[in-house]
Amino acid sequence: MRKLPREFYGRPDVLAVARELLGKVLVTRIKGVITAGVITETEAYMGAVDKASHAYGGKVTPRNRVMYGKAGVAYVYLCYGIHHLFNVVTNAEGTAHAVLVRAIHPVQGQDVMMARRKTKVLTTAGPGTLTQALGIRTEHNGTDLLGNLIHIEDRGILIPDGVVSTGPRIGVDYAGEDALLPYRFLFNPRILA
DNA sequence: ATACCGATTAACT
DNA sequence: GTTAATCGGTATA
Repeated sequence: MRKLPREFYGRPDVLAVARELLGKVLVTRIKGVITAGVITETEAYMGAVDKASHAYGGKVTPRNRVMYGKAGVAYVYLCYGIHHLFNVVTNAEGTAHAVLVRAIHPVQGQDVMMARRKTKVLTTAGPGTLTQALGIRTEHNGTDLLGNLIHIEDRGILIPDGVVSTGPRIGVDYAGEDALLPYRFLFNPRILA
């Protein structure tokens, strides 16, 4: 139940942070209700030098400005007018690196997740579905993950390199050659059972 | 002020 | 495999 410290997020290697977030547990406490899931898929976004990043070229906008802030803060934004996507800001202040959480494996509050999702079977594999299950919305943009609303903790789950797959990021075809970079990390949640 | 479109999903055929 | 849903961010003027 160790909450990840600021230093975990603040490291300069966003790929290492993305890789090591696999197996960590994303926990929300929305209106006192706790829901949590093991992170099973992430993608790294390398800020100014990454054509797939909202911060490519050092661009600053009202939406992406929290990416330039301190590490360990949530960057949440609306995609396709429907989906709230959850990212963790990494690296030093002024460097807009971030890790997108694309999938979780539910471990706590599944009943609440079901109620939030309103579907027959609980799906939390997908960046828009996990945020809905955990109750994360754009209002949580800028939330400090060292606070008690949203945090990520280490419950001692080790994901060995042998079970981790990497590959190109999803949905970033517009990013030219950067769309091919192997910045996506995932493992099959079946190994948790 | 106006127009375009996306780090997606579920429900179709 | 195809597509409707849905709207804030961003660029252009």
